[in-house]
Amino acid sequence: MARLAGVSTATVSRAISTPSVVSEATREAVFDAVRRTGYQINMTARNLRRRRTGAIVVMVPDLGNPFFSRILAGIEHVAAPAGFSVLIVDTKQPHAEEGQLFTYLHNTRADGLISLDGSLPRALLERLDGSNGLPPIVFACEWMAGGLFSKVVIDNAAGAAMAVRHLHRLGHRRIGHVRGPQGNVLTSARLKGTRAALKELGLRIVPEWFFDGDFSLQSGAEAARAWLALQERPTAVFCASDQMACGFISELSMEGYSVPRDVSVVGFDDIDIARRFIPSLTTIHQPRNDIGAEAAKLLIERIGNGKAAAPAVEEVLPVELVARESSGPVVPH
Amino acid sequence: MARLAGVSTATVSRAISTPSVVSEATREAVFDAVRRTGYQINMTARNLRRRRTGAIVVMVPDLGNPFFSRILAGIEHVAAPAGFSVLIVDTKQPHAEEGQLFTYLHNTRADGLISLDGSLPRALLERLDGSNGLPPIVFACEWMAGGLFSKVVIDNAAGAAMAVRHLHRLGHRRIGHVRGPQGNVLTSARLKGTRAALKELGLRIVPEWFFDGDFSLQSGAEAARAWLALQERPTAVFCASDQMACGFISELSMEGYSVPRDVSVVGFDDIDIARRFIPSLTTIHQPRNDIGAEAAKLLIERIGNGKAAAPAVEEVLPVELVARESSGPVVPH
DNA sequence: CTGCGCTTTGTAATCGATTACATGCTAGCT
DNA sequence: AGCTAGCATGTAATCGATTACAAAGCGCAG
Repeated sequence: MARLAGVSTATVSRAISTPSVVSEATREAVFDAVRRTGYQINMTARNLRRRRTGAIVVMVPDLGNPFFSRILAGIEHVAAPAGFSVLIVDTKQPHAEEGQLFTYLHNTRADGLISLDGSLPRALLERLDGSNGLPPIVFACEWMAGGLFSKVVIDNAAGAAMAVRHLHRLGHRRIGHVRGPQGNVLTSARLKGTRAALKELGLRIVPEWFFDGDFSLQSGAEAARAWLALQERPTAVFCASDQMACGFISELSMEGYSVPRDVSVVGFDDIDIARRFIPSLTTIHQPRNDIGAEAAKLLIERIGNGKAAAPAVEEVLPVELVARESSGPVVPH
Repeated sequence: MARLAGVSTATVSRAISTPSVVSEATREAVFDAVRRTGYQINMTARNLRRRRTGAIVVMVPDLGNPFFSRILAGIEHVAAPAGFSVLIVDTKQPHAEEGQLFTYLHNTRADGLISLDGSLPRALLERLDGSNGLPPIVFACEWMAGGLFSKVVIDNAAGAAMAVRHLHRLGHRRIGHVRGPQGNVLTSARLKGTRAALKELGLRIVPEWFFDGDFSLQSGAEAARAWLALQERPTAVFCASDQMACGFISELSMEGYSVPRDVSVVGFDDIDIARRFIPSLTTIHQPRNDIGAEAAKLLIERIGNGKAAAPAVEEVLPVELVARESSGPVVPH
């Protein structure tokens, strides 16, 4: 390669990575040789020397969930032009136990980490911190309590409150809620927002109207069965995810109930299908693409800073209520 | 590190990557040192020496499409235990022009490649081939004509024919089709299967009943508008993707039409929401997880083979019709 | 004319692991 | 005892780029 261009390897390297320091003529000669041979730089060698990996890892709780795909697209969109590859790890896969995850997190594998999973084992992060192999981490959507890490999130409690107030405005006084999975930060934030809004509006808080769920379609359907089994039913239900809302409505529909006639439903996320579901879903819109993009931007900035250990930043993106057909005025029967 | 364990770097390396060749005692000493220091091997250096990258690249036409997420999960599921990181590239992102893609494909970036996108620029692959930097490639779902590459696919034409025959069995004689995007291999395979089945069954093939689409929700809705505008409407429509089927039904529903009363609809893919849509979607089920897993298996095998340049393999996975509520007997009006 | 400083290029060390080759040691055989 | 086979380990080269340092070439000012 260097021989072909008639210069030393050092000059070739300079021509490629710092073109401004080599003379016009040599630069041309090198580029010419590059074109002729179809030479491609060896990233592994470059990264070894530069002591970086050129990759960022994204931890996704469940790749199968369409909620995440747009966030990934947002991340990719920012990371690729900045020269970072995006490595994806599904934290809920069976092989992804602590040991495995650990090797991913370690800085010999990636320059930085975006986690969409707020329930990474605490021990893991402490181990990382201890071995000072901790790469910069940014949480997105979900996060870990403690304020140690930067995060890009939405105001979940406010979103939940918006949903409840919307239902109240429509005349609903008996409002239920389908929770997310136990122990999840989003679950508790949305639950808290829901309770706060109910209280503020002077509405009843009835334990039987709070259904278990885990964000999935299936769990929404199960919540619907629980709703059907109630003596006194809420006239409106706020689901902590659109998927659950779809499952809820779907199951009711199979039993001959109709939304919003028999019960109003509000979801959370505004996934693509929400506006095309039947009835179209009233929901809390999250800027999924922006969440990914912001998280990537933040992370890359942090990687650039070197070991500056900047204080944790918290970015809160706006949510908004999108009123569609799944919620309507309360119907006397 | 080596000093801590009281041995040479060579021995440390052997203890870690070929434990069987070092003595019991030294092995223990090394592992002990590893545990105490929290040492993590530097993948970059290892990969440089081994002349591999430890990563496989997956090219996805559109990360935002939930159809792909499960395939990715399948890939990840196989790749991670085999020691490969999964790098994801969205080929439809604006920054992903030929040059960018090229650097991804090149073997200094990844040991192999799975493409879910059958419309990679031909020039790209030729360039790769020419510069003999071509890493093993496996196509999944989509593929490129020419039989040069291994692929893991389903029998799209057969799937389409199953859909048409199903509608015929229900009494439909006027059957339409919503196509996928122009120039896509899936579009043409499914179109071909549709036409072949129509012909075989002695049904009319009416150009106005073939609607343009691009697999998206939105394009399904547009097809519905086209359907509404027809003088003589088909009583059943087979959509080349579930997303389009959902968009189609949704748009009709907004106009006061109901499925399957006014028109039967069959989709393709069996995405998660299909069984929870209202009406639940009759569709052609693809084993998405298996497609990903098989593709990864095939690719990794190929990578292991070294430059053996094995002949292209074609794996065809089974599809099946899942009859649900969106298709029903033809209703006289 | 000499010398300083700037630009451009080459030499060689370096990143951190792997591995070919050499060496030392032990066991087993004659 | 002497010799060989084979195991365990150390030495040093290697992967392919980057970069500190040195040196060469050139222009310009004193």
